[in-house]
Amino acid sequence: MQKYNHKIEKKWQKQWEKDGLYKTPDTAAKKENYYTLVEFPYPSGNLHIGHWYAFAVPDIFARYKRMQGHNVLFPIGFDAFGLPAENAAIKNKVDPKKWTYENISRMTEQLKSIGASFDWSRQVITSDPEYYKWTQWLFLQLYKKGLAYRGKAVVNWDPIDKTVLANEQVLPDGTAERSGAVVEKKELEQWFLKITDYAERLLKDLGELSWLEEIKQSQRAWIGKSEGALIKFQISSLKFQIEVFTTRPDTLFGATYLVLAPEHKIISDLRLQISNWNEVERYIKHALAKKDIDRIAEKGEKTGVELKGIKAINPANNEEIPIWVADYVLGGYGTGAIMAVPAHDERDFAFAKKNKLPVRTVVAQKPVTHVVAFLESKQRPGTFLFQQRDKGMPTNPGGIGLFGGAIEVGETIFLQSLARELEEELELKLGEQKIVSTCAFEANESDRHIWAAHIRDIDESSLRLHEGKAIVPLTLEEAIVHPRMNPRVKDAINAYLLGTRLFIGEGTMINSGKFDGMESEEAKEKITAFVKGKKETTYKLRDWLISRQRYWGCPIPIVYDPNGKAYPIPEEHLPWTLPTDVDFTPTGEPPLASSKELKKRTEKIFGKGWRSEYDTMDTFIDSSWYFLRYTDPKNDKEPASKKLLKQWMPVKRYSGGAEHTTMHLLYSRFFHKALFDLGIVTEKEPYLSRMNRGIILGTDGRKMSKRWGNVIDPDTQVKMVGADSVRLYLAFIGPYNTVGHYPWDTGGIAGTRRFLERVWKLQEKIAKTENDTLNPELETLTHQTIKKVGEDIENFKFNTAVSALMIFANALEKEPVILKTQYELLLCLLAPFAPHVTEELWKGLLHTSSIHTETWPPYDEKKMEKATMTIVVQVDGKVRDEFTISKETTEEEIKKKAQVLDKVLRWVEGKDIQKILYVQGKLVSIVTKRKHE
RNA sequence: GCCGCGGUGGCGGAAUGGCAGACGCGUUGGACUCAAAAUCCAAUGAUGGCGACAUCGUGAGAGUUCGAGUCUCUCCCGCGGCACCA
Repeated sequence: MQKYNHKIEKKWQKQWEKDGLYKTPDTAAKKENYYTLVEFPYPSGNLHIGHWYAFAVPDIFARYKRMQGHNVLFPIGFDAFGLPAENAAIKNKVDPKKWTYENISRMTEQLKSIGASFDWSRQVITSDPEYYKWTQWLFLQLYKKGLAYRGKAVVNWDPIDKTVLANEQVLPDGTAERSGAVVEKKELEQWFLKITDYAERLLKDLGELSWLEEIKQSQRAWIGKSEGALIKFQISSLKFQIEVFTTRPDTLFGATYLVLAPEHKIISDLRLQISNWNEVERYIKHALAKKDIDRIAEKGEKTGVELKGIKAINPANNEEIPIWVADYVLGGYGTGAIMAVPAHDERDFAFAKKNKLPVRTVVAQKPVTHVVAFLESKQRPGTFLFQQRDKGMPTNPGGIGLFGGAIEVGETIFLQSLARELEEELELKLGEQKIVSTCAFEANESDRHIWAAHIRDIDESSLRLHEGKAIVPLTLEEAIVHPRMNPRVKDAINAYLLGTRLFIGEGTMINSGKFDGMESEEAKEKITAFVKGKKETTYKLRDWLISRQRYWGCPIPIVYDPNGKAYPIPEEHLPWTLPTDVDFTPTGEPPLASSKELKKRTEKIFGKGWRSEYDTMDTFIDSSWYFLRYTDPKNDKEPASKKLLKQWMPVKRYSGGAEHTTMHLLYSRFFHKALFDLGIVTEKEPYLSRMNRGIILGTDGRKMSKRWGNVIDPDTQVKMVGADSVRLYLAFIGPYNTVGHYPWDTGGIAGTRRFLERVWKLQEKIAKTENDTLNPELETLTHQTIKKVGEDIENFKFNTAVSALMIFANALEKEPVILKTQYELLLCLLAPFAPHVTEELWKGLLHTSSIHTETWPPYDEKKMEKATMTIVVQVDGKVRDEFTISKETTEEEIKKKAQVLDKVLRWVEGKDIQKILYVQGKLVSIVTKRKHE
């Protein structure tokens, strides 16, 4: 037998390509179509190990689905437009197109070495005119539907390079990456897509998707729906009104001041009435000059200035309240003005505290009152017990500790009197026991364990221990200065003592006139109506700015007449090609403006004085529909035919990086929904399920980077151990369905190589004669393995699938002889992971067809089970022994048997058995009566 | 500051509330060898014990439970995201 040599991989890759093994037909007889997608790569130049992780591991899933009898679409392409090509063009004076397509051809070669089952004939490259023609066409459909519009937007402007910068090109200190200039803001007229029109549907339809909850959560947060009310505040003695948006109209009676964003237009209108105008103007100037960076740096420091000389009137109680301007209120959200309710909003609270503004509580928390009494122990004088009352605290079975009974108190009850009540009650119940001290505090329900938690390791002089519990007599005043007291309890006590505090939740209305006693949820609507406010829903989501002042992107198919009016370019002129005669030297104009060809072309078609749009599209548009094109990549009549879309869409499983959780996924969902409304696609949602993968780190546990010199080059690895070993290693490194960070381990990859060598050697053990006897234990394991490997692949838990294969192979190794069918089964299960070596071995067994056309072996649930079961015996929760017994044994017999085991007898001796629990087929738990104390 | 995720041996990780550490790496010992590599066999959470065995052990502290890595609460630490979103 020859030794395993991974040089066979090239041979099989060529053979598969020759046979068209992975060509995906639009339909296949008796096979259901199944579409699984991986985010397509940007052609950065070199395939790195992250690409392998992204493509080779989902390939296992695609191959598995194929063996299960599906007609699997597992396509690949390139997201080829983008900034790096343009940067290379500026830096090295190369043509972005040349740079991009050379990278594509190099990466294609490298991608083929993965041994992935891509159908290359369906490849999609977004910078091909055949592709971007349809990107433009789709844009025009959205435009005609009124979903694209022109508006003003601010960009990062580099005054030295005279160019627009991406956020990525702006360093954290606010200077430009390349030129070092201080980045400025510049307002430009740009194109937007109305994603906000779809906010509600994007939110609602998440419910139907089987995505991980955390991914859905991120999308929800990004959409950021909030329901509230618009309420108008009159400015006293003037005709002006300030409208605010609030999600808590129920707290209106607690609004003790208004805050305007520095951008708010009304401020300059009120200039003459503001007595400290100079100060205000200075503040606004300073605030508006602030960059995002400064705002982040000023974490928690909330600055602001009062507008002196004017007051607003709270429409709920007609109180005059001050008006402030502060940059913690944003101009671009809501109405740019808020009513500040410091008692019920964290930011308002912090601001009010700093500026000594009044705080008025209008929503009362349903308090849980803790009342603690300290008693001297009867049995052991000198030690203390504490009695505590609060909600839901059960009676302590261990004696005198805690006793239960919920006390719900309204905000008017005096805690001290409650404490006295408890004292009296305790005296009745406990007779002679002396109460040493009592204290009470309010806290919310979740604080109820703090008391017990915080007192464990206090200075011994201040406590005594009793039955493992420590007791600290504290008055409220002592409690708030106690070093070990939980800060939240401290706050609660503090707030109680001061009579003011912050409370964010829902509760009962107080200090709110006729609304007192109402639930805050109900009061939201009632108070809004009372002050004639308007119910309003807002979203954080903003419209999608798609204009880019760059060259290497899809041209926006728009022309302007001599008056600057915009017109869509008629379909027959698509693709509206990217000109090649452009100057990349920054001039302050977008690169396309420098093209003579584009100018000529535009004027020839539309007339003198007409000009083309010079901006190109955000590449997120290219990637918002590429998956549709895979279904029908050669179509020159439409983006993709509805027939083929119907056959393939929606994508059943989409895997990609966590960095695309919000933007890409949300944008493409929006795009797809808009196309659905236009009747271009057939499904409401593009992706049924989504998995985010983790990241491969360097051997030192840091992110791979040239800077650290810890970059693992996949080509070198493949040369050393072969693609199969690399694939298997990446599958084995950790679960693929969570965002983990996995350091590369050179020993680990040697391990997977070793495993494949052992599988290779196993062929020597195949029985030469037709001898059908099989170790029965091996049969059980066989069926377990088939089940386990299949289910794990289905759930993207490739690591445990590999582990199961190793266990199976280890078991085969222990046998002196194995059946050919056994070995073939192992090869089939391993085939999706290591396609080359399994094919070599399969063909070595004289099969004529490829192993990759085999069907996934079935398993028999009955054959998975053993005839016996192992029962673990616990005594008081600790495992003491185990025994193996026939499956037929009754519960009665098992319990009996468990009690007479030697080791069990040893632990039960001298104790009374209180009860015996039996968990079917697993364990017996014997609970003894605890010694009475 | 807010939101999300996580914390298990020397390392990557495994574990429907039921024997914590599967599988792999590493390490140690042994076999083979003149020797080394490769390969094979064995051991490998910590502590105590010659040993059978015992105790402790999943970031910390509490709670629920016959039983908690897993469920609840508080705290600490790490990672990721962010638009101070009213």
